[in-house]
Amino acid sequence: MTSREYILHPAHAPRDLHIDYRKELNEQQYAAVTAGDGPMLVIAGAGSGKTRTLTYRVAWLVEHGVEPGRILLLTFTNKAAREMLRRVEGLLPTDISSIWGGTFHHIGNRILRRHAKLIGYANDFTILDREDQKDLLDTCIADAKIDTREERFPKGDVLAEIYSLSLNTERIIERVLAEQYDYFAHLAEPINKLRVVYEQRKRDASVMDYDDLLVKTLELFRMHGDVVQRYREQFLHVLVDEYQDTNKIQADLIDAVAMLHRNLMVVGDDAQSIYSWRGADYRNILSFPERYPSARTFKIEVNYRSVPGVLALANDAIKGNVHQFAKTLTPVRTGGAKPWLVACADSNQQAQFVAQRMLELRDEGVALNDMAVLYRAHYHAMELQMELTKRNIPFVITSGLRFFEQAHIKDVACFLKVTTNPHDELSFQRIARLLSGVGAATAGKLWGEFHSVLVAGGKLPETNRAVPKKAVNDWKQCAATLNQLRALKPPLKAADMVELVIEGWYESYLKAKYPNARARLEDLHQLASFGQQFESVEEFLSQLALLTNLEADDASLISSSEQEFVRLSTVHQAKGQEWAAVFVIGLCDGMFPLSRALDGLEGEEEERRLFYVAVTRAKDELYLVYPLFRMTGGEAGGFQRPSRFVGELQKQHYQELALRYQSRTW
DNA sequence: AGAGTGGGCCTTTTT
DNA sequence: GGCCCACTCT
Repeated sequence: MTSREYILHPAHAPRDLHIDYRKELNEQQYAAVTAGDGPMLVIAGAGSGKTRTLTYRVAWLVEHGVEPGRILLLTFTNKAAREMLRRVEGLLPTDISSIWGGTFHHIGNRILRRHAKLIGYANDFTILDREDQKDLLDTCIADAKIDTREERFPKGDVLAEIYSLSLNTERIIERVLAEQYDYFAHLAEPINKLRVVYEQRKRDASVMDYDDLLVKTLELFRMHGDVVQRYREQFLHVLVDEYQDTNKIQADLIDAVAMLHRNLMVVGDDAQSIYSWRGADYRNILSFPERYPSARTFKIEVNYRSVPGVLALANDAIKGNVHQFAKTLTPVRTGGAKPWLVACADSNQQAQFVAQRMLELRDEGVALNDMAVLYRAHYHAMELQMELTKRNIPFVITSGLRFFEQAHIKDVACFLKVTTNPHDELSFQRIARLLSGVGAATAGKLWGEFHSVLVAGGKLPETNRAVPKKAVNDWKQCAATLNQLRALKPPLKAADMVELVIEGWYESYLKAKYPNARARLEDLHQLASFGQQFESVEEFLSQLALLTNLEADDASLISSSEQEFVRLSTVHQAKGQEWAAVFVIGLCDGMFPLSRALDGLEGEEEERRLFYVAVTRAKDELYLVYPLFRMTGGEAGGFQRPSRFVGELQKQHYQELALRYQSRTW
């Protein structure tokens, strides 16, 4: 162990520790947690206590005199950040709220709020979510007078994807098109031109999209040596979670900020890298030892989660991959059964089997909450959903249902955005389009009519010739609300503003538009109370944009019932989770691996990693289920072959059950 | 210019 | 089963 920390902070001797690290960690975890300075790569296998290692490392640093404010902890999701900080808090009596912990985007946002002026942005910029970005790009396409009929031109959402990939992987558009969108390769020139237009539009409206939060931070760092130097000095220790999912720009940001002290600990599992399709590059983790030649590598391979049978199958499943750090998970647990491989006649029988087995498991004492069904794509679970409904088995689907992305939440947020950022054309137009008889064209006209008034801080007229007849009444109330908001004296309180919007015109709009207006209104009141914890409206709005994926069970906003549910989830969304009993369904070739995902050399390896993630979610029981015949799916229907990943498994690792000829007699 | 209606299609998703 | 797109009517 080096002693550099002690030289920096001589007041702290490692004597009065609150945590008995030796006792609470296993040998491998202990080595990583208590390692000294310098770059470190921690390869943490599934279920090996990765989060534990990271949280104890943070605690260890703090206990050894590192000021919390000098620690930077980067994660991919808000959930992971919150979880980790909460756990560190529980370990120590120290106040650790000054730790810089959060997602890459959060940290970028935090830095840019301070220095945006240096790169030609106001500090009160607003953040576009994916939908806003798509809308703005659609507007750009329309304004550029591109004939989208003559020739197929990518829509806003596709363009967003292309630009995003280009930025996040630091490849030029031409290369992204060639490698991933070859059918648009001939459109490189207009796509590049449009990107410039889009950039300018964002600047004019003083808005940033998600990618900007990373790109502009890096740009700031590259252009302003004094700024980056300040953060380099500040962050004595940088820790990164899920490093296998970083993309190029994130890796660059990490490198930029960790360059001075070089106390960089990256934690991840290359075998669980499943996001390459959105720019993640697992080579970041594979090449870490070369990029940081002095880096030490720690492997954590003791698995606490699964019974040996499940683990043996998992180890076998990933063997087919060439590009990986070799590792073998060793079980702590004993006993348990071998996984089952279940052949069903078709998807209906597959659904019946899963439902039936779930009921049996419940009778055996397994809680519904401790069971999950995993699949490659949501539509693979259609029959299952019907079957569960038929049998009254309660289930929840982990899906894109996101609280803050619902229309009514975003509508109300736009009122606040326009108030704090009068340049925000997009938010203004969204409000305008809520008025009956106003579509994209009229909304643009109204912006032209009113934006100078907004920017000048004047009062919006309640009547104007540009307002169509149908919208006259709506506009009157809407403008009144906006004027009221704009007349508020600082300090602005987000909660009050939200209530004001509801009281104004929005409530009547909601009631007319949605059958479930009552529930949505309830959401809005909860949004208001959520806003109370924020000091400023800007901060509140940033959180809204960045917290899109608030999980139902940790959102205080969403009323949670005590009822138990079986969980249905894609494998992607199951990452990091565990259940006593796991069913992986649709395991036939073409569905899993999904044939569409197989183009490209690396496609199959990523699908195999996905399979590995799926099987390593199981604690006690694992069922690999596949239909032999598929009715749905057009030309992909018909007789199916079992997944190649199943075929690769040694038979000794599973027991077989064939249901095909004996329907309903298991 | 908007709103309403029927046909084809469907990977995965965080910020 | 549901969403998006294109087409048609007002």
